[in-house]
Amino acid sequence: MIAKVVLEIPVFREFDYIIPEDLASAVSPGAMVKVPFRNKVLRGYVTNISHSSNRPELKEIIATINEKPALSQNLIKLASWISEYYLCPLGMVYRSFLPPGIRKNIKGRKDYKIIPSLSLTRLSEIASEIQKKSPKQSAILRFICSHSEKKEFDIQKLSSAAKSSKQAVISLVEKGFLSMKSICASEKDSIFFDYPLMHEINLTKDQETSLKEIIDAIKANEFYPYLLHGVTGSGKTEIYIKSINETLLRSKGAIVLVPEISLTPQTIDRFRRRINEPIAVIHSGLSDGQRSQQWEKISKGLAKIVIGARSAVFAPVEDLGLIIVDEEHEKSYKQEDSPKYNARDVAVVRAKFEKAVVLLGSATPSLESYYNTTIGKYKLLSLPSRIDGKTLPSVEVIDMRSDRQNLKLSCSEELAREMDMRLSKEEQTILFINRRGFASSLICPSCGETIKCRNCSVSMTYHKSKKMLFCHLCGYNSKFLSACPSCGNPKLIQLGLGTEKVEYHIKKLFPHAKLLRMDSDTTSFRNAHRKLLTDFANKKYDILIGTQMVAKGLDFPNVTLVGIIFADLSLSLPDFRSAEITYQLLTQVSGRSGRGAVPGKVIIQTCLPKHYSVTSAANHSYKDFIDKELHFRKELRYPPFTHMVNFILSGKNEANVKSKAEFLYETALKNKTTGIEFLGPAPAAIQKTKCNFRWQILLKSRDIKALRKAAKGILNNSNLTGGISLSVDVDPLSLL
DNA sequence: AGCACGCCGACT
DNA sequence: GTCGGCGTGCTC
Repeated sequence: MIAKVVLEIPVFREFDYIIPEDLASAVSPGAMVKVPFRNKVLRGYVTNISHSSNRPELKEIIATINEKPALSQNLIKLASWISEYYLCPLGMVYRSFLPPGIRKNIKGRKDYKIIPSLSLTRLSEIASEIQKKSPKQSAILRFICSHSEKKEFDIQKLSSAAKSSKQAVISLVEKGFLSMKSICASEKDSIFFDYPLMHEINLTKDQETSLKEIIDAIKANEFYPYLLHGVTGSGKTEIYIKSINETLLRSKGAIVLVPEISLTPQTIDRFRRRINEPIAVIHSGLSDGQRSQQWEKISKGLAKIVIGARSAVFAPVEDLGLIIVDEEHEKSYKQEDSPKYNARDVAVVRAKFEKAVVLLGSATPSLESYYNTTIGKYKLLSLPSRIDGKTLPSVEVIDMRSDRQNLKLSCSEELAREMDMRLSKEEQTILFINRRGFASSLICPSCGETIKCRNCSVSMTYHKSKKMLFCHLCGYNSKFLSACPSCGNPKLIQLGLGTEKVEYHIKKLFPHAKLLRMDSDTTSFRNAHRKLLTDFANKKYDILIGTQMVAKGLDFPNVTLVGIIFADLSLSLPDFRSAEITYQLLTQVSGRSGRGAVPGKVIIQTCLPKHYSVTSAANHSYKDFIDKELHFRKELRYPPFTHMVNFILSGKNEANVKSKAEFLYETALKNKTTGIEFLGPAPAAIQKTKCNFRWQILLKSRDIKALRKAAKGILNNSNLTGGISLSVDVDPLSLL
């Protein structure tokens, strides 16, 4: 018999291998196999079994990697869908399904590790191994093993055993072997473990209505897609938790996707305290080994609940009943490298295959998701007000054109006055500026030259704290220049502001205030993120100045003022989504204000005070924003009314890149299909990154199938030579 | 992707 | 005379 196998190489083809007799029973579609390829051993995935092959000489499969097929029927279907939809070779899609540690081991080596098996037998072995180091922990492991086999947990026994070894238990919980809630028989127990249990909460009417709808859907065992639009502080998480518990009641599993940035210990704790089942958590802080361990636990059915970023959408959860995508509008759900999937959209497709409920949640839903509710693809659920009778913050828009002096000081009179008031009342302020560094470019007043990166086509940002210039694209840096390198003029003008400059201005304005700056420059040391936020929560600082990382998900009850230093930064991006991005950012940052007892205030500083993304964020009116933006997208034939495929050609030789782009465009035009717009070929918005010149071709159409067909045509003709690479992005989130 | 094969420039 | 540059093409 012959197996059709896809390999982890960027080639849209299957390869045929003979199935040796002793593997006949183990090799079936979805099986992971070791195969000889050239003079190497590669990992491959069986797609089909056949009686014959067109090729006379075939090699044999060496071995299977897991005895049982590693992937369920639904995940096999999902892989094929991703390959087809995102125009990415199937083998590469399967590769991205694996946890990173395992993904790596096969590359460049003759041999590689097989997924470590974490059976109960193995757990008992581990228990023996750690006997010397931690007898208590080992005892607990044995205890768990004996009870897992019987599929029962004696809460009383487990609780008393656990008390004797607090440390051991916490570590077992953190590794996801048991749930904290299940061992905490009483509130006393939970305090002993530093895991105060949370009481069940009195839902609002809106929450009740939404939850009832979701629970009915879960009971139906059918595919139901929902968009949960809930304003900041409206209790979306509560709905998530109750939905998960409902799913568990029906002994089904759930996946919760969250943006990496909000995958904080606080978020995870909140779920751990309320869910009576082990939870597998997958985040970038885990080592490769730990990730594999989590993965294995899921596939063995030891954890039915998974919380993780993007790639957790592929978690091998069996009997999946629910997928939650929190902050569904977040662009971090889109993978930057191939396969360039959007985990939010993959979640919906997976839910369809699994006959599960998918719940997309956001305070600022993406245009795509909202549009899908208007055409009946998703059902809309709304939470229009905050819980506990709290109000949304009042928002004041300051026209920065009226007083040019203000912008130079980062801070308008109104903002300064409000900050002063907060300082005297010992309430806290968050200032948001979406750029790091001191000045975003240096320009010569005499010859007009700007200092640019030598590898990229962008200007260098001045970082005063390091007295250096940095390229924010490739990281290239050089010493600060005071004189113009091209004409020698002794003084360069500093343009634009970032977090460092705001910090500098605020320090001058309030010399006694305790300032905390948070951007990727101040959070590079280990656990920096966590430490700084904890310090701010404990009121060690009065004012937090930061980039996007302070904009989302944070919950500080003592913050009563949020200042947005310059809202125009994201509006001026040369991208059709700039209004959407701005609206989302303004709304999310504003949502950090007034989450405690004292009502909050927000000040938005802008030179475009009448722009609809500013006014609708200020009025808390999603409807105003969405109506205007949908109208604009429709007029200009942009998503969600069309689909796009973006091709980027790049290479060191600019002329080669250009001529290849032109060649591909011409051949695409020859095979022209009606209803497809071809834009370009043109230099990409960022013409050069890391010494690579970039040209782009953009395809737009209402008809996604015709569009993919045309895109495939380009790919088949691409025949890349001469150090040129081609990237294909289906449904791009950014055209830069 | 990676790795071999192949055809042209500066070296023991 | 050969070592090695990376352009081109193939892998069951």
